[in-house]
Amino acid sequence: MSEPAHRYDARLANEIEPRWQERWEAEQTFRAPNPVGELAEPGHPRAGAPKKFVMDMFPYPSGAGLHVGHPLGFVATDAYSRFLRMDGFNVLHPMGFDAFGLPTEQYAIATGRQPAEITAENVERYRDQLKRLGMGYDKRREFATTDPEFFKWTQWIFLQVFNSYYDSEVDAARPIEELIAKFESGERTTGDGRAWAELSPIERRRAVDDHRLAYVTEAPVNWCPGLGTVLSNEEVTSEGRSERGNFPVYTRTLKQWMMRITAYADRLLSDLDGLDWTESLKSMQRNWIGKSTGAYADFATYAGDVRVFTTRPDTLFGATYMVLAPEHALVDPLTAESWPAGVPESWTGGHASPAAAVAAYRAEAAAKTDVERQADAKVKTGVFTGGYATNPVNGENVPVFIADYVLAGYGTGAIMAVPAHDERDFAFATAFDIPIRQVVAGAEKWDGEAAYTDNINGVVVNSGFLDGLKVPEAKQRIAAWLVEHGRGEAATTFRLRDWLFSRQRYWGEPFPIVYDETGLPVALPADHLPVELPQMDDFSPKTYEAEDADTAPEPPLGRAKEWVEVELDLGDGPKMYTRELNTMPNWAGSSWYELRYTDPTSTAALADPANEAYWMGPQGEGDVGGVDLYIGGVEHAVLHLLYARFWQKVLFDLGHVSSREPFRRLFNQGYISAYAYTDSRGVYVPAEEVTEEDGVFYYEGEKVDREYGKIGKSLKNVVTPDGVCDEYGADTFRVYEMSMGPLADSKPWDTRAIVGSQRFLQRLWRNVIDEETGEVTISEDAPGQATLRELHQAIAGVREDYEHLRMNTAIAKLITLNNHLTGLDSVPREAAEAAVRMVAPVAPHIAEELWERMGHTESVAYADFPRADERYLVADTVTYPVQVNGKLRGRIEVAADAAQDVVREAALAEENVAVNLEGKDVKKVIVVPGKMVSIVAK
RNA sequence: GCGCGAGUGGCGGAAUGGCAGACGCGCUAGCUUGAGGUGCUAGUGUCCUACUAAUGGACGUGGGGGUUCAAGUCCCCCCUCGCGCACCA
Repeated sequence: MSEPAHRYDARLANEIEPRWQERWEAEQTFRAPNPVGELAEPGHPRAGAPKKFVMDMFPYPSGAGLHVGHPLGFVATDAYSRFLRMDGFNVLHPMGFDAFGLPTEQYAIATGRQPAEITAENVERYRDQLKRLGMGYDKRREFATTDPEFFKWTQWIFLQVFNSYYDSEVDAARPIEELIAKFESGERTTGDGRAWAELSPIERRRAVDDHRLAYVTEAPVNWCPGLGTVLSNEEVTSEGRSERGNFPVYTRTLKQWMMRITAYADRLLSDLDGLDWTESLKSMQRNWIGKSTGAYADFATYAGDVRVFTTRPDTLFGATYMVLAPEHALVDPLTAESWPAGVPESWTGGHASPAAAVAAYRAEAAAKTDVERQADAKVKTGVFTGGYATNPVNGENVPVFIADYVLAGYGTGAIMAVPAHDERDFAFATAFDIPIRQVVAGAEKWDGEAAYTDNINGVVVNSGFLDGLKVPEAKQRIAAWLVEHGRGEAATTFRLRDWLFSRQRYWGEPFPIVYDETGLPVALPADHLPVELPQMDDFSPKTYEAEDADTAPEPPLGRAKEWVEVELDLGDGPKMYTRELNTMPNWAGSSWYELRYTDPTSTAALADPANEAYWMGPQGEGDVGGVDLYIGGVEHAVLHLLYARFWQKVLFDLGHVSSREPFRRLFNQGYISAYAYTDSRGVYVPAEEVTEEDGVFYYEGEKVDREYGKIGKSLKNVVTPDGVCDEYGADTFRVYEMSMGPLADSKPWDTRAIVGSQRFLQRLWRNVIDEETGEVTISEDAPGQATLRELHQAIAGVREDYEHLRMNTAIAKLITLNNHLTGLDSVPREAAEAAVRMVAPVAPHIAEELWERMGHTESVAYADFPRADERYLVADTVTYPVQVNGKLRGRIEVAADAAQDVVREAALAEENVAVNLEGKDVKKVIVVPGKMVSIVAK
């Protein structure tokens, strides 16, 4: 049988939705006015209003398009933005595309097409998908990181970084000219102590280049032959593989571009305190930065001083041996010619000479992968070098070992070992029969079974002048002693390394750098930007067997000879230069894109300062500033967020932006997963075609097993938003995703459950429109008391829920209200209009349609969000539950303003309560006004 | 191992220390329909008592203890799961 002609179903939704999408686009409904410039609009209804900047982590448009998991955060920010706009804010809600990068390049190579072409197609596809979901973006602000007008500024920022240095005296980045001036005036000495005037021009450039925030250096880097490029530390997993592609990564010493993010380690750490981020996210950043405070101490050897870093300088008297990383520079000079007399067998590893033992151990350590090294972490290995060092504090000679539990890349690559008070040293000393000497005591006598590591309440013993001090005081004392005797100093170290910034790939931003005849880098002037990629037929990087560590990167741009060799006039007449062959990493564009949204058409600056300050500036004293709400996946907890914070701080120091932090408030949305099904062979079958019967699942009549996992092609469980829109409409999709549960939680997609959201919208529609005739059926009568109470309770709750991003409970309250309205003979206009306005953030198309049919000509997007009237929030009568000894025994209904005595008497008089009080003495009656009555009786 | 987070019906999930399970899915019954589906109405934590009735009773938020008139919520101990870090000196 046919449905009523005007029922809200998929057909009608798909008629309504595109119509409103076109109108929003034609009228630019969601344009947000800027204070100044091209996007200023003094007559706009929100011009000059308080602002909110709400954005998502922009997507990387892949060829596969969006699945239903992707838009979860997008829908949430969109609903939140629409709510704020209706509540009177000027809301900046933009979207863009992160489009440079490996996946597109790899796909281009595989298909023999140009990355630019593929990027354009993918962006187009994403744009359409997002439009179909009814996103209220300010389309004038949309961009892709691959647009020349955008990456021109990415390159410009690179130049800012290149043309500055970190002045530790003011703890900020300063223009490189200031450093040069200090060299010239002699206020600062150059590296080797010679006067500036004595240096040759090339030496001067080298001296300056050493201090730049972007610099070229020869250093151990992560080389990934399988990808044909080097990677940053952040892009390598703890298993030592590439985050993208999961290829092995090897350490090789290569000449690469780095960014001096370590100069900002302390500020990146301390500014976390001012951010409204989750604790887990902050702790991931803290972990990555990895600050430790302690001291350096120098141990004298016949091969020179060995400097160690320790967080427990108070235990210096307990150091009974030293360990160097196998790669440490002093290992060779320290290695003795022959074993000293009486060396235990375990120390020599069975080798005839220290040199043989060291060589064998090094080979063994080098052959181990990181995974093996971790798996072996509990078993300590190492060998004695035959050498000794002198403990600076007591003159004792201690043996020097090499062991792979000491890492070359952290601290100084050498440690003093205090087995009594460090678990690792304890394990090593136990395995190698090294003396263990207690120098810190607790309240109870130490049993010597495990290291005693209390570093707060412990008291120092067996340590000469430190005896009797508590650990914190002892640390200070020993640091002072080390300085006084020239044997060390207090120190802070970080785990964070500088950011490896160059990639040997094609599809990325070219560096705005050329090299002159000296081979030293020269920055291009800003008016040479953007530097665009050359058109290349073969742009594939040279990749290797994934396991082939003895290979070296070869940037594909090196083959674009005509582009590489270029004649330029950079101020001293036309000269030949060669361009930098590397490109920037994927993270470059996303490290500053939020700034560009504030003023996307600006040509004079990355954003006009007035616009940047309006949208992102600090809101009052002590505020770090930044985007008001940023939503995205937790997988960017370190990489993207660390880099973006770093660039923001550089730009802040140089006066280009007004806030210290890019994202004041950040929220990680959960993931949507879906069920997947495997047949008897363990092969995935299309999830859509699986049927269920009594908890058993079938595909083509065969029983299949259910599992739960990420949505993706490989599990054959992809559900696309387009498909859901076809079958239910975008509003239903949005309502369903928002009602699934708290935004931060991960949850399972359940296609069957979508009908609940559809039914809700259908009833809302039916409360306003006659399904048979299509006529508006609302009445002009004033709502009754009961309806007013329901309505205003809903308003109060929904408003608060939206404010706190609790879309799921907001929708539940809207459903409750709607179900109440469904029970009325006809729905009063006042209630219908309020309901429609409250639904508008989550289901904007149906809201616009109903709003218009109820007689409004202006978009509901700028209608006032309802405010609750307090009068209707207080009821005339209140139902009190009555407890006797903690158990619910009855209910009483009394006037809302009844005195406590009255409530008390009514409670005691209640029939079932009285039954339960028989034979007992009432000891106490507690009346919680408006809540409940609790009777204690014996 | 360390750190963070979470355990509530068949399922997703609600509950400023104050009526546990809002809202939705599913399920059951009825109405609509030629049937199915859609739509609508009612019911739905588990168990007990029974001629009948509910405005009756017992139990119930991973487990054990505690604070309180009152605990999913606060405190202590334990278990399970997820995430992050992991020889960082």
